[in-house]
Amino acid sequence: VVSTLGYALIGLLLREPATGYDLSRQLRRPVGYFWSAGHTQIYPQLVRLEAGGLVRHTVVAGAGPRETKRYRATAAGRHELRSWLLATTAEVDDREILLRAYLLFVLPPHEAAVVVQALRAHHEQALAHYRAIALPPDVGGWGPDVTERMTWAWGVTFEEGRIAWCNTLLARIASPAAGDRHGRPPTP
Amino acid sequence: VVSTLGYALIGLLLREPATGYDLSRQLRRPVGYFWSAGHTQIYPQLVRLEAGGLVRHTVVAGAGPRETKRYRATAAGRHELRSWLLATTAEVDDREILLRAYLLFVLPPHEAAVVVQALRAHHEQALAHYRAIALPPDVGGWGPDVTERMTWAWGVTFEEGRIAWCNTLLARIASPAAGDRHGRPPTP
DNA sequence: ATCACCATGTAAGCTGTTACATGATTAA
DNA sequence: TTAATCATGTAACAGCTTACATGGTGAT
Repeated sequence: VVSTLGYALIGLLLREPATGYDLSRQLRRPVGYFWSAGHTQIYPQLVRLEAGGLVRHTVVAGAGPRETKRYRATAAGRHELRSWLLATTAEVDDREILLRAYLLFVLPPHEAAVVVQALRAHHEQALAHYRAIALPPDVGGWGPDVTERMTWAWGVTFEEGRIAWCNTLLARIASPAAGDRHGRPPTP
Repeated sequence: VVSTLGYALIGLLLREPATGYDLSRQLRRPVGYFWSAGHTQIYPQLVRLEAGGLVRHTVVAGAGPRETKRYRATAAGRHELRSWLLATTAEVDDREILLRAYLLFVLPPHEAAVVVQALRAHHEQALAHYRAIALPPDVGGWGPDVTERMTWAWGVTFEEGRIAWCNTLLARIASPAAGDRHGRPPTP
């Protein structure tokens, strides 16, 4: 049984081998924007992953009172991460959704597309659910009804944004040489 | 020292007195959309809040093997919640932001506006931060760079959405009789 | 000299989830 | 009669944060 943090670590190690310290920095920035962890959580987790054969370490020269350990993910680790990404999860945390998106690169495009389509379906369902909730009409004034209505409005805005984002991602997966609509223009 | 769940409970009890069971239902729907908790967390928390004089209970007739307790927030609880909402918090969880918005009704409009302005400033700063991050150009293909770029794009979309939402909320606070732009039209 | 960065670890505490436990009333 | 809702609680565990602990190298 691997925790979400464990999958995050395997994914980062699949990008490139790293020390626990390196991972702790990445889990502050840029990964930390959606999934963060301190070194006190990472070091024991790496030990557990290694016990399960999902990562391996070699001791390298470094500056510290203890050994410097460079970790890399194993084939078993890659397989485990792939299974997790492909598993249909009914209810997932918002932060975990972003982490899964970040790690989608371990799947080939056609499998990644299936995962994103399932994600989009989930958000479309959530959006329909929010729209179906009958809120009392806004009668003006200031009170609980107003703040409740505004949090509801955020839910709608959020799900709409996620659906649009899924569509952009699907388009990017379908046409791998296409430009980037969300970032800077493609290099000519 | 009150936990975030504690403030959520005080806020709900300020809307109307409720049993722990009532609160657990509300913390699944509709509050649970952004802040959830099970009854096993709520009951001990109510005991702690009562020990701090922030809520009080009276025993009422009800169906169960134990006493049915109806809780309500005290003046001290209201004051504590007000202080929390007004406190300038550097880094707050996204879910906590929604909870704070939901509870803003305990502040008078002019104070609520100040809180939302601070929130908007926070999101504008985050958006500027994301935009300042130089991502490598999209060279096509499928790999870690693509998924990293897409999670970055989500960050931008998210912050833009939040800023727009803050503006809508501020407009609603400023003109209490205005219609609701995000929901259904105002009753004529 | 002092600070920041590299690099690892333990221990205590809080939060949150899951499982266990009890028992009445009402609807299918 | 079987399930759902009302209504409360304890205990075990997993996840995460904060504090403590160590010590070398390089920059200001």
